[in-house]
Amino acid sequence: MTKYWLMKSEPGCYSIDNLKDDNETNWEGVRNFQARNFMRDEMKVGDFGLFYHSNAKPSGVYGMFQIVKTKVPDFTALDPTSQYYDPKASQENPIWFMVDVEFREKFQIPVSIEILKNSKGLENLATLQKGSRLSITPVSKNEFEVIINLGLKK
DNA sequence: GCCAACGTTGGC
DNA sequence: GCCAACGTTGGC
Repeated sequence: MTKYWLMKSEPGCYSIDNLKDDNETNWEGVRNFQARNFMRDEMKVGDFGLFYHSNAKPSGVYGMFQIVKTKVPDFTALDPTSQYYDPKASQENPIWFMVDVEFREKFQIPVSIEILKNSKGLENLATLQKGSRLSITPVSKNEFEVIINLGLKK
């Protein structure tokens, strides 16, 4: 059963253009247990992800990717020079996991948070709910299709 | 840069 | 195991 996800990144940190250039990347640096659990326990190869830029102008969905590898230990947690270093992590117990994602689409015009808020069918989108800060959230198939249609609209 | 909302930490 | 203090996120 294919699932759908919305995954946030600050474009100054890693953007849709970086992914387009790299084609494939590790989604490293997630240090929130709920988000980790989604990646570790629920994501499957072939799932679709919406690439959301936060703290952006404008914030919103900028493109789409697919999950190509799951349950990858996040090596940045073991690297003392990394901003994502976690002294509690070890080879035996990595604590943090990531997935590998592969570029699919960059939207000509981003689907901004403004558009998301005003689109029928997205009233319950997790990332629009008050106080929602989670960097990885599930998206329903219908929500995914609404956003893709907005993004790929000519 | 502000600040509301949330997650995490650590003393007890 | 409670909860106050602190740190972070992210829209505005």
